[in-house]
Amino acid sequence: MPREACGVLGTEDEGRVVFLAGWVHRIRDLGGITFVDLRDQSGLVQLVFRNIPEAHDLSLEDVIRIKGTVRRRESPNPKLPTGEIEVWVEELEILSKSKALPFPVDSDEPRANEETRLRFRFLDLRRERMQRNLRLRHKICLSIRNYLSERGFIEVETPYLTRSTPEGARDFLVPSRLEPGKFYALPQSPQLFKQTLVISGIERYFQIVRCFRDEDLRADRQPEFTQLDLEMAFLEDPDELFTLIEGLVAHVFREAIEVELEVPFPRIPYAEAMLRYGTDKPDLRFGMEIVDLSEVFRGCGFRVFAEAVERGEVIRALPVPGAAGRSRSELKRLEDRAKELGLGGLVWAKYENDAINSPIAKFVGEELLRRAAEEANAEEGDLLLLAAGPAEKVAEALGALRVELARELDLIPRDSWALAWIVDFPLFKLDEEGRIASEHHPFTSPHPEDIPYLETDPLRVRARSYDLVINGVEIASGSIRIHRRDLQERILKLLGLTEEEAREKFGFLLRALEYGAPPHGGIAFGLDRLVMMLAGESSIREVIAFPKTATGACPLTGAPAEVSEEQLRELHLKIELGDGARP
RNA sequence: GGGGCCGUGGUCUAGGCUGGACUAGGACGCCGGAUUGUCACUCCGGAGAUCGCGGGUUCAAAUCCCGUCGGCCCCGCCA
Repeated sequence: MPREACGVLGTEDEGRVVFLAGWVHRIRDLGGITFVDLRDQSGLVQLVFRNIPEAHDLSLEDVIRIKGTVRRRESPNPKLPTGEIEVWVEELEILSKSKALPFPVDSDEPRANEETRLRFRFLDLRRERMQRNLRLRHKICLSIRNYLSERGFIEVETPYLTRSTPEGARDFLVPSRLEPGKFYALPQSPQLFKQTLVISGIERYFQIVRCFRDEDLRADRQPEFTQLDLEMAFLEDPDELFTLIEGLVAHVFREAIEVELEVPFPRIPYAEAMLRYGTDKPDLRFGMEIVDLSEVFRGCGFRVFAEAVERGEVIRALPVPGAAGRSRSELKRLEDRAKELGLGGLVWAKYENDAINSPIAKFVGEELLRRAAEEANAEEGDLLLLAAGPAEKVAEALGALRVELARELDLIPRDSWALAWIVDFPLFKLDEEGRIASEHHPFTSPHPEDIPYLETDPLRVRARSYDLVINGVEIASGSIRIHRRDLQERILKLLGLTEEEAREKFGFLLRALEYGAPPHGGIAFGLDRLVMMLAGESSIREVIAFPKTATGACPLTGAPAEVSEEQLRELHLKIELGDGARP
């Protein structure tokens, strides 16, 4: 007789003889009668043992198989889906014993530190919450595949052993045995391959694909992570993609967590996001919008502000609702935090009891502060935080304060979703050495109107790129690509690559662009982050079956590990440990 | 590369600031016993840690100092 799922048994099965198998989830041994909650993938059911002495020998997490009869319960358990019934066991077979557990697996909250959980990941994953997360991940992937497949997209795999490309993150390298001294690199993303596929006539490509970046880890960053990668031919207007992706995301939210999203999502130009929220990934679940008050304070009696405006710097204000009652020491703490964030200082103004209280009131007058409040939409009972300095620095610092204070004041509504497109990113930025670098990547198409400024004023050139932001988290990023070789070469030259370098690194793409490349564009989602958010988790490690620790190690397998001399010899490698490096 | 928090029986944790009755306490788990309607079963008894590791200060270190290893969070980094 085949075994059946235990978690779906109900009163309709009353009287049936069933064969069940699974793990011993809980044991309640009352002497003459023993209750065991049996767990399999489908859920739990209560087993009843009478006159079966072996039942007293069961341990948590033993794997057993039973034959029994479904009976209606004398006292049902409303907490269990199968709580109306129980199974009276007639035959018990212990398939596999379990040692005493390092931590309980019947708890939703992890009862061990993360390293222990990862070392015993096979047990940690038995916990219902982790099973739920992995199931949710599967559901999301399935709904993505169904949605895209129905719209003519096909999933194509691209190589993991590929060539190293300049720029971007550090590559993971794989030594070549057949070509001594040469290396493959694991892809940071399938960017060039997907563009090549579209040029190859795969007009609608997608892939749920692993990507590798050898950078330091974070709660939302792993060295290997998964992208939903997507590319379409004849995409010239980002709006076409936005509509498709809005449909996709709404579909995923509906299928995975039964949430109806409003479409279309707002579209916010990068410059506006930086001004109003101090970041290119604004959390729109709450207000507290930053306002530029440079003109209000131009020539005012507070010299620090007046001089900053003269220098071309900015004065900006962050309204903090209901925070006028803050104590001096709390305000001091805010100022210290502002300095940590790179500001010279922080000026506050309290709007309380129809009066204005601020250390700069005597310099600028109440009238000016009243105007500031009006512009910043600060009301009775609010606090206004004012900062002066270079636009970028002020934006970034106030943006950080905005999020921190909103959290602190509990202004972020729970179970709410705020999605938005950020558009019109600059094409270039300056790197640490002051050189021109891509903001997105070198294959991003410049905004057609701005192409004339490529050489003359590159930092002013807007890109046809876009990010999708959910609740203040960057969840997807993409662009319309360059599909003409001359423009692509121009951009690579601007980035400081010689023609020779360009041909060596990106030759295959440049060549492909010469043989009838359609206009195209696409987007890539951080799938782990998306699943994390939908699962309500705060680390992507909770939605990855076998993640790595902050040092890139895997406590389960012990990776990374040393290899044998023989392996090194075959790969023509010699290990030389420099200062500070340990074997 | 830098900053912060943490490391105590199998697991989670109290104690640490202010060193001495800490002979390191509790909970869960484990072992033995009792228990025929429990569902986080209950009750009785028991075993189990030289406090991550190394060094230092001190009459005395889980506690203070230095180093080191490991974990977590953040900055840098992540086209």
